Amino acid sequence: MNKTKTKNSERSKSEAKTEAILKGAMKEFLKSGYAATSMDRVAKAAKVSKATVYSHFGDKESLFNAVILDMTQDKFQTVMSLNEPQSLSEDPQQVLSAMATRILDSAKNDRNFHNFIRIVIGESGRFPELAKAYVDNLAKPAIETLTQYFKSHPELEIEDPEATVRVMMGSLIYFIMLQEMLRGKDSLPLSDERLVNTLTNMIAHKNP
Amino acid sequence: MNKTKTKNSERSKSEAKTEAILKGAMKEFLKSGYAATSMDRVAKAAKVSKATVYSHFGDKESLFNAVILDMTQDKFQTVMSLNEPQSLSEDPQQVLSAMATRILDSAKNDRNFHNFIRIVIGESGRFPELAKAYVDNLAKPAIETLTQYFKSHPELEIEDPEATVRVMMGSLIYFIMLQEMLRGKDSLPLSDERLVNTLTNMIAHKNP
DNA sequence: GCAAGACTAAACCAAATAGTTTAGTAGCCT
DNA sequence: AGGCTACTAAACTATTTGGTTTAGTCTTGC
Repeated sequence: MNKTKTKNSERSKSEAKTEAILKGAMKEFLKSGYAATSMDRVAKAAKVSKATVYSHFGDKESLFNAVILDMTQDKFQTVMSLNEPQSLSEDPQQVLSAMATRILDSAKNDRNFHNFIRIVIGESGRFPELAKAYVDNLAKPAIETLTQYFKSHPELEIEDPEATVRVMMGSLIYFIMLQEMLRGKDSLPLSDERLVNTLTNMIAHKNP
Repeated sequence: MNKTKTKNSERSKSEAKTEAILKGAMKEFLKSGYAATSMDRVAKAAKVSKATVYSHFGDKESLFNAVILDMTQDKFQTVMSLNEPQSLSEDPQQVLSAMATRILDSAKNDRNFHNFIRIVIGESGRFPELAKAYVDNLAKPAIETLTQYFKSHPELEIEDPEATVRVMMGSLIYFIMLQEMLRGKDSLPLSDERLVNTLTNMIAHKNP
């Protein structure tokens, strides 16, 4: 009587194909952006026929939406694990500093992440729902987690945790944008350490 | 004997046309990005024949480069005037706060500026020289001017002015990106005042 | 008045595009 | 065996694209 069991996948289409299409499309969209990516190249990258692409996702725009949604869910894991304060130290300033350094290190050389940010920002005007996915599924949980940490550590004496989190995240993300994505590190050099030290000193009210 | 005087423009082509093409192309590129903008639409927006577009700028890519360069020079004025501390007060914290508020206010509703940032980030992977134009002609002068201000006000007791500027600019710019460009203000509300107050308190070492 | 140069509208071209259709293969369930 | 579904490669359509060419107009300097 049990009908939901056709050997592996739960229902129709193949699901392995769906995944292959998503990954192939992801690669192409990340490389070239929405408009400059052709469905023929997506099919080729996914090693699937073009007709299959269209049978799984109705049109280019739907596929693009699905890809972005998939990516934000992918990144969610990474981002949240980075935000979880996991330092051994009890000194909150060291915890902060370690957290910031960890975020910076992991994002600095992640070309994939850079292209993801590029596409989210670059297409956010034409695809507002994509921007919303980024905000709701990535930025918001990250901000809230960090806010929670600040709130649960009153010894940091942070007056406005929400705003402080914005300052911290903004500093780090814009730093990565400027240094790495826009290749500003050549003409505007600044070491990670100086940024992290300055930032953590500011948050922890440590005057010079 | 004087040859450089043919009534208005200094030499060939028309210069008025060049300007019209630049402005028309700017409008279209800002609206649709590089790949999704067609040269026919550019010509139409500039009220000029397509052949003229191609005679003034050799191809699409050259036109795009010229447009971006023109825009960064345009924005330079705005950005620099915003960064010039011009408050009447002597209290450096009030100067800072006024400067941050001014930057926020002017950037918040400037759709044109949002689209400019969108295109710079979105196309920075495929057009690295465009990213360089932004960094060298906009980000760098802005950062250096603000750094100079911090350095010339030792009463602020800023240990690392360069890094502090990065924190300040990063906070403000990412705030605008998140709230306005990605429309995060709906699901992640936070008032300008709280960000500015928190930021200036942090910079001026004002503990709660 | 005439040659040169900037310009225009329109036709043109070859390539690429989103999306569809066709004809056929392979597995799976009853 | 027969029917259903997922799939494939390839041809196809209609449109758009970057870029060029053509034929002709207008202005300017000499």
